[in-house]
Amino acid sequence: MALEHAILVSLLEKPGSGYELASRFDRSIGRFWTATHQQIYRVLKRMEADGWITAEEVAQEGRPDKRVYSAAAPGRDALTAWLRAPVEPETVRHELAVRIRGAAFDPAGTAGLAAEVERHRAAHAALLARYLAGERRDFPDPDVLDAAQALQHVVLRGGIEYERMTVAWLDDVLATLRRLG
Amino acid sequence: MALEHAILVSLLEKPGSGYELASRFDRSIGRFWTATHQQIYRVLKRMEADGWITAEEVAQEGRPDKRVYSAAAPGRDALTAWLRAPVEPETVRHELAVRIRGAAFDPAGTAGLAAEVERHRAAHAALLARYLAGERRDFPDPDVLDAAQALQHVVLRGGIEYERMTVAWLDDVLATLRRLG
DNA sequence: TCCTGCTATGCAACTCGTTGCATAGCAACC
DNA sequence: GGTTGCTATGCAACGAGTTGCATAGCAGGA
Repeated sequence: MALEHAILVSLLEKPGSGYELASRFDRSIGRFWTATHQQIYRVLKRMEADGWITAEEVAQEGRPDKRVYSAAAPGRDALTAWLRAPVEPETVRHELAVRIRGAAFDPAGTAGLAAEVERHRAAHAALLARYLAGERRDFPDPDVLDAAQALQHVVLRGGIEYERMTVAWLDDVLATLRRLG
Repeated sequence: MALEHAILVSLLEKPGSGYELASRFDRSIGRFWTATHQQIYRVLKRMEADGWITAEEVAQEGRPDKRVYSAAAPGRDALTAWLRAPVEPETVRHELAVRIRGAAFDPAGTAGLAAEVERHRAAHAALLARYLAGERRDFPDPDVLDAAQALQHVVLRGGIEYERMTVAWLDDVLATLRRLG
């Protein structure tokens, strides 16, 4: 139920079309919330019908026209109300953990699982490197940030620490698998 | 798409009824995969129809009868196939991160958000304490574990490190909010 | 020239997950 | 005696999320 609110935050940071929002969700916002373009277009329609956002048709040359959305007052109010309501507990779903515990029932597949874990480790290490590069680029001087930037930075630091921890844990998993195999 | 497989892992570790599975999902398995009893009952039916698991009616005294499920050969095969297939990338959804970034657009609500973050911090610290207690109880001597136990332990260590990291990050968030407010 | 890929939006069908409700007997507490 | 809570299973309805497909023009490479 938070996709609407993630979109509102993104549109308040900067107006954009459905397509642009989808690519933002593949980048920065995707760090903590994923969405496909189909979901985004559907929700944008509902939000426009509810008066949360307004759309403006923008003609373009050499590429299709687009509809640029901006957050409207009712949307801002809805976001504020949501921000102030208590948060539901998060549901964690870690598929790799299911697989690791399942490996006990497929000893012959341990080597394959280790290769999988290694692939994940590489992906998380690459993401960590991207986050760190983004941090150097966007926050070169962390002491002179305005409120919005300081909050973006602390969320990014969360992503960095998550990836760091995950890489270390996957190393632990690999060592454990090696001891068993 | 992994609820079936999480259930298979759990039934291979120990047969059980839908109700028992639901409480396991509230405990150990819930660390990395959540499910409600309605979901579990529905999936159990489908799995039984597909021949992945078998059921046995068990009469009880002083409480309702139950259906105890066990993993069958086709289910084990399905699990093995799933374990050996490549893993899809995980989708992360961190609602609190959306809220933190949204706080830039509701300065008056910063104090309320800080209280929320503090509540989350307490919940994660409590979970960390529970994990550590469980580790001391279930793995007092980590050097003499069989394969299944070693894998359960490394998954638990992942949970512990995740909670540790989260508590530290929430402290960082609180410090950032205090600097702004 | 054909194929791939990017911008840009959308429908239809399906599966997954959540919420509310229902039944039913027993035990414990106030 | 009434309320709450636990074991045990389930239906129905809804909302969220995924997958496959479709359109359409332009740019760039093999």
